[in-house]
Amino acid sequence: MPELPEVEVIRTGLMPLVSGHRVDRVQSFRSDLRYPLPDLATFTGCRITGVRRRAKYLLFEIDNGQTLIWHLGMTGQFHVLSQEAASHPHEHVRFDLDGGQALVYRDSRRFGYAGVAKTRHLKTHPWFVGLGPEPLGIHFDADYLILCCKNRRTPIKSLLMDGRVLVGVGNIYAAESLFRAGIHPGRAAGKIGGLRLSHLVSCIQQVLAEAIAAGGSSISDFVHADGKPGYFSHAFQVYGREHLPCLVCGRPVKRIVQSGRSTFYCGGCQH
DNA sequence: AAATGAACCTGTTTGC
DNA sequence: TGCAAACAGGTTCATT
Repeated sequence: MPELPEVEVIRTGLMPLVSGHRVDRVQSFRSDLRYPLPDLATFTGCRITGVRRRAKYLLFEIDNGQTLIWHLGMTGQFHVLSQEAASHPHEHVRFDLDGGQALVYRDSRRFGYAGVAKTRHLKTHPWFVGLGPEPLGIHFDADYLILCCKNRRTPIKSLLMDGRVLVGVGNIYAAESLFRAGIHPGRAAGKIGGLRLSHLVSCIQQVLAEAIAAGGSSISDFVHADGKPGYFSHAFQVYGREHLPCLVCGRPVKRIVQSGRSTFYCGGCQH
């Protein structure tokens, strides 16, 4: 479900609700999601000291020196509810916290997954080795993207969604960023000039920052920890708008399939 | 090496 | 109206 802005919004929503709280009880209602779940019961009695993010992973810092790493897949959701709240059909894990609240994980498709690592050694965890830079961090800049694109024949959209190049950008924000930059999603990465790539870096950063500020994009099931939706989907220029007029030039938005994923773009504005 | 497709799983929307 | 097919925010693995 979530791309970087959604995960970031979830993180900031969860932070004040769970930070500093002790885990009184852990219940897992199945032994696996996408992969086998780690032994979460070991966190009983520990405190959550913070919630961070790397790429699309949520990182719960625990006071036993470990970090609980959680990926939401397509449909994963975290909620903080009263411990009295009735369980949900797709609720898989529940952490009862001191103070009467519970941190609950739901995931209808179960593409999500979780793991545990020593906080000191997080960077060497297999899920993080080889990941590209954060798009809103200082290591993602024009020089870097130009280097990544050099001699690459892959379509620029596929390159943006490759986590080894850049993390956090998924199907929605790749499409929206390329529209804003005026670049056709199918264009070979190596055939885009440096100035245009430099502009693309700015567009990616702008789109992501605006999406975070808007509270993320609620398509079908993205909601914050408090259950409220995000509003960035109202700002989509091309995503999900096949056949509708381009908001800039009026020509109908097109949809093509790249690597099995829908890509939306405007043939008039993107070259 | 690099690009595409399949797989994972369920829910919702679309089309006949 | 009913049913089946298509499609969905992600990632990994196998196959051209």
